[in-house]
Amino acid sequence: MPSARQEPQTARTAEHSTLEEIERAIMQISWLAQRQFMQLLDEERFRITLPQFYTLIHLHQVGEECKMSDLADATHQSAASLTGVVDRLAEKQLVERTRHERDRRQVMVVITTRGIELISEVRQARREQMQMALGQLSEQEIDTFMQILDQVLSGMVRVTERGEGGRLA
Amino acid sequence: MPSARQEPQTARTAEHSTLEEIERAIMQISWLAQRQFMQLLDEERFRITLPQFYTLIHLHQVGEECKMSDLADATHQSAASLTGVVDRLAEKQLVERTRHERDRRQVMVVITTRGIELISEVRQARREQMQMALGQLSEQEIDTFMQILDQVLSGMVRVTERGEGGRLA
DNA sequence: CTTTGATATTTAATACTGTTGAGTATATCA
DNA sequence: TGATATACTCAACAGTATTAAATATCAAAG
Repeated sequence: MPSARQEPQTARTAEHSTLEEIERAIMQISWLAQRQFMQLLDEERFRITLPQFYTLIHLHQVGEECKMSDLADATHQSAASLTGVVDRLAEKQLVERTRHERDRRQVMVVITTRGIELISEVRQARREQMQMALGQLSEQEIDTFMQILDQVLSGMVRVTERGEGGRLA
Repeated sequence: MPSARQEPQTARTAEHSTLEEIERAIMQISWLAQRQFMQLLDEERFRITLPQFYTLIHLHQVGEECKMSDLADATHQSAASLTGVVDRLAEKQLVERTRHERDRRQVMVVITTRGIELISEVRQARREQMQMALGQLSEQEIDTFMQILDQVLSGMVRVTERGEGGRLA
């Protein structure tokens, strides 16, 4: 029993249910998005899994070689899981493994040209789906949505960081 | 090379990048939400997995007994996967299996009282995280967010339905 | 009433990912 | 040198996704 049983009385009585609705909506969207994406990535032209793709994306964003442990943190996977994920990415020649020169314990990973190509192919395929999903929104709404998403995202990152601190410290 | 190389010229030039940003944001939020939720559900007091919980939620929403195949469709799992998921839910006595009386091929599933209790415990635990993630938003923004989420959700459902039609027809 | 075909679900085999705990290699510090 | 910490991998196990095949039941035709 770690938490506040009594909510702050800050005029949030009616909003309460909205908050739960949002929770539900986010859960459903996350679930659906993952399922759709999973199936897309499973097509013969890609044959990659979600953790693999997400890992690849991060390597692409970083742009340079990345330590295994940093990569695990950033993608929220355990080091043990990541070993297998990177194994399979390396088999498909989408990433390359090297050793850090000074500290030879560290394994560094970089995305290959082929990996970059795959990302852009996936993004292109995904774009159609997204246009269909967002087609009903006006430009105004899309902008608003984006801004709110950013705030939610940073809020969620805060939660994760707090949670990890509490769990792993 | 299956798709439209040339986007429609409908004044969507500047918005294009925003659409990709939204795609990225949704992907990240989905990923994070799933990870967070996964870890929450893995605590000793719950010891349940995401597909199990999502299945349970649907049974709760439906409120009455539900055919396996309908449940599989609604939760976007294959019938084969669902068999295992329901096996484990039944072991934990969170659901019960019965046979349809008239058509004895059909297996019906219902959520138990214990299952309902578990859902409300999870929701309570989850609420804290959500409040933290959404804490920065004003009530106005929360309402707007909710409305947009609804539209996005229905858009995504459309995509899924089209996709399934194309794949399974 | 039984054969045939469709439907509903389960099973089996395989791959991937998640968890935990132990193992290996390398670095660092005394 | 030896003890300890760090970075990663490995091994064992559970859960889920996929596919194809197996089982059980129904429904309809002869």
